[in-house]
Amino acid sequence: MVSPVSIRDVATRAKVSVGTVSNVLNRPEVVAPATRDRVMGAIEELGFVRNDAARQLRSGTPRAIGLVVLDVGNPFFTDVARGVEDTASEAGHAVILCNSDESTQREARHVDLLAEQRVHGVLITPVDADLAAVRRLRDRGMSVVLLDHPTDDPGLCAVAVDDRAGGELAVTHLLAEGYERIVMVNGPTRIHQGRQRHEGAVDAVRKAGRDERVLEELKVPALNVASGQRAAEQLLARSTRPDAVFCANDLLALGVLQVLVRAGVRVPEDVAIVGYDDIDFAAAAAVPLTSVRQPRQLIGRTAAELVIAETMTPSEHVHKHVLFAPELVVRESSRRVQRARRRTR
Amino acid sequence: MVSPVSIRDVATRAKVSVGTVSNVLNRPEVVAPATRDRVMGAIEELGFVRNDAARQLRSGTPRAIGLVVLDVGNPFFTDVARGVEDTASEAGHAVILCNSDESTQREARHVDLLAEQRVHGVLITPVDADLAAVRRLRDRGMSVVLLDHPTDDPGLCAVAVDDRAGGELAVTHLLAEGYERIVMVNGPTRIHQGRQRHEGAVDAVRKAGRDERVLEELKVPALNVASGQRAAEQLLARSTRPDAVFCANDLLALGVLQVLVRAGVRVPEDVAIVGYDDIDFAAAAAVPLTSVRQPRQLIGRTAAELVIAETMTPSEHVHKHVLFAPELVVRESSRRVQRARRRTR
DNA sequence: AACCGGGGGTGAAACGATTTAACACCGGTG
DNA sequence: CACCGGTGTTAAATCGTTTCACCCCCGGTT
Repeated sequence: MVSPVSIRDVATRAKVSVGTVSNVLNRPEVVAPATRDRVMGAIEELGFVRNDAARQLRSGTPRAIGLVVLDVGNPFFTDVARGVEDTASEAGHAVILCNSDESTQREARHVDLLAEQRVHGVLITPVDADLAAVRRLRDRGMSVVLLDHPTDDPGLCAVAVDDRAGGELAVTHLLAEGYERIVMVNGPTRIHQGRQRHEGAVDAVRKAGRDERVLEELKVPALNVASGQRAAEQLLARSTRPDAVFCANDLLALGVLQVLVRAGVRVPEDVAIVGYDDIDFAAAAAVPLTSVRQPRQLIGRTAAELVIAETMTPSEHVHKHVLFAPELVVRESSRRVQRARRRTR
Repeated sequence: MVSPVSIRDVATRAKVSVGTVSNVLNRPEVVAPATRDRVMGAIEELGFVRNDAARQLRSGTPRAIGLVVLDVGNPFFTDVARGVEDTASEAGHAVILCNSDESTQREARHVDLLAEQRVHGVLITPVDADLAAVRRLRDRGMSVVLLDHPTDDPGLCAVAVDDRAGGELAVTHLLAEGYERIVMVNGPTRIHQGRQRHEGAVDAVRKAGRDERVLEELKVPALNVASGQRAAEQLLARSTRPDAVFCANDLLALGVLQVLVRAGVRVPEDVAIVGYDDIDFAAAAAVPLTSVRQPRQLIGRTAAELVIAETMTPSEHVHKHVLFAPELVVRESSRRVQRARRRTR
C-alpha cells in the first residue's frame, strides 16, 4: 500500500498528458505557467510522490551512494559518515550505510546489495588490502572511492591522510619534550594505517639522530578501549616502564590512560600519552589527550564530492589521490615542559 | 556505464526465455536442474547483476529501510544504527541513513527523499514532538516505527526505553548510597527523554520520603561534553556544592567528571556522578562511570524487526509499543559505601 | 497564399525486471 | 487413439517514469 497515486493519475486530474507532468517535474520552464499551476495543484491534491525506482529505471541515473565502513561504532568513521551524508544530501543523494565489521563476508554481501541497488558510487574502506571487493565493484562499472586507504592504482580515486607523517609528528613531538623510552601501542599488522604510523614513528627517531631502541612496538589485537587497557596493564607489570606511549588510535589511548591514572601513574609527569584521530572524547579525557588530528568530516565530504563528480562526467574524470596532512594537537597528556614550568611558578 | 548486462542478455546466452531466468533467480525449485545450471552459468560468465529498480517497480516491494536519527555523532544512536543495520542486512535490506541534526528542515528533506525511494519503512527519532514528519510518511502509506520516542498514537509502532524508570533508578541509588544534595544536569525542556528522566528522579525522592529539595535541576543547552563541562564549572563556583550529580546522558557526565577531577574534587568521595546511556566510554572514564544502561543495539534490532514485519503482513499487523526497562550499572563514580569500606580495610 | 518557426503539448516507446496465461511435451490410462 | 495431469518453458502484459518524435496552432515573412 505504498502511495498508489502515479503520474498518470496526476495527468488525468490536471487534464494533460503524462509527458507534460514529467516536464513540470523536471523542466518546469518549458511548460506554460497556466498548465504548470494546474499540474502542481493536482500533485498537491493527490499527494503524489515520484517513484524513484521507475525514474532510475528509465533515466539510468541513481540517486544514492553507498558507504561501507569498518566499524560504525568508531567515532572516526561516524564523523566521516557525517561528512559524506552532508554533501550527499546537498546533492540530493541518499546514503546507504553499510558496516563491514572488518569481515570480508559482510563486506561482500553489502557490496552485492549496493550493486543491485545500482548506486551512484561507493565509498569504501576495504577490509582486505587485496581490494577484491573494490575490483568487483569496478568490474560492474561503478565508481569507487577508497576511504582512508591509500593505493597506487591509478584507476581509482582515494582519499586518505598521510599516516606516516602523522606517526612522525607524534614521535618527533615526544622526543622534543624529552621522552626517551617510547612504546607504540599498535593494532595487528593487517591494518595498514597502523603500519604506516609506525614507519613514521621510526622515521622520527632516525631523523632525530637517536638510537632506534628508544622506540618499541607493542601489538594488540584490536583498536579499541579494552585493548588499550590490557596494553597498559602489561606495561605496568614491567620492571622498567616506558616514559611515553604513542597509541595507534584514541580508543587505545583512552584505555591506556584510564588504567595508568587509576594505578596512580602521573600523566604526563611519569608517562606521556599521545593518541591518534583526535576524537571528541580525546579532549575530554581525565587528562586531555595529545592527539594527531585527522580532518574526518573533510575526508567524508571530499570523498563524496569525488564520487559524485566522477559519475556526473565519467568520461573526462581524472582519478585523484587526495592525501590530507594530519595535524598534531598538543594537550596536557604530553606536555612535560609546560607542566614543569607551571609547577615551578 | 553501469552494468549494461540485463536479464535478456542472460536469456539469450543460456538459450532460454527471460521468464525462465527470472524463475531461476526467484523460484529455483520450479526449473529443471539442467536449465538451472545453464542459466547460472550464463549469469556467472556475463557478470549479471539484478537491477533492483526494475525489480521493485514491478514487484512493488522495496528493499531498503530508512533510518532518521537526531545525531550520528552520538554513540547512543550509533549503536542503535548498528542494531538496525544488523537485522536489516540479515533480511536482505539496505539501510539508508539520515541525520536530521535536530533540524526540522533537514528532517523534512530526508523524509521526502525516503518517500521517493519508496523505502520499506522508516525508523525515526522525530525532532518535533508534534510528529509532523511522521504523519507525512504515514499519509503516504509508509510504515513508521518511532525510535526512542514513546507515543500514545495506536496507529504507530514505537520502541523506547522507560526513561522515567531510568531516572528513578539513578536517584534511588544515589539516595541509598547516602547522597543528599543531588543536582540533575538536564538538557532543554524540548527534549522529552530528559523530561521523563527528571520526573523519574522526582518520583524517587518522593518514594524515599525525602524532602523534595534534595533534588535540583540544572538545565544546559545541549546534551554533549562541552555542556557538561560548563555545568561543572557552574557547580564548582557555588558556595555549597552538591554531593551528587545525575546527568541526562553520558556525554554530559563525562564533561562534568573531567572538570571536577581536574579541579581536584574527589569522585565519588566528594561528589558522586551518575550518567545515562552507558556508552562504551562510560566504563573507560577516569573514574568508571555509574550509568543507566539502555539496550541500544536491541532497540535498533527490535525496531527493524517491527518495521519489516509490518510491511510483510500489513493487514494483520498489530501496532506495538515496546518499552524496554533500563538497568542501572553501578561503577565507582557513585559507590560511596564500598569506597569507604575499602579505605577502612 | 504559401511557408516557416517555434512555443506548448501529445502519445508512444523505451527501461529491466516479475508475473501470468498459455502452450508443448511427457508417459500413462481408459 | 484421444485424453489427462503435471512439468518446464515461453510470450506478453505490466509497473511508473523519462524521452523523443511529432503535431497543432498562430503570427510573421516572403
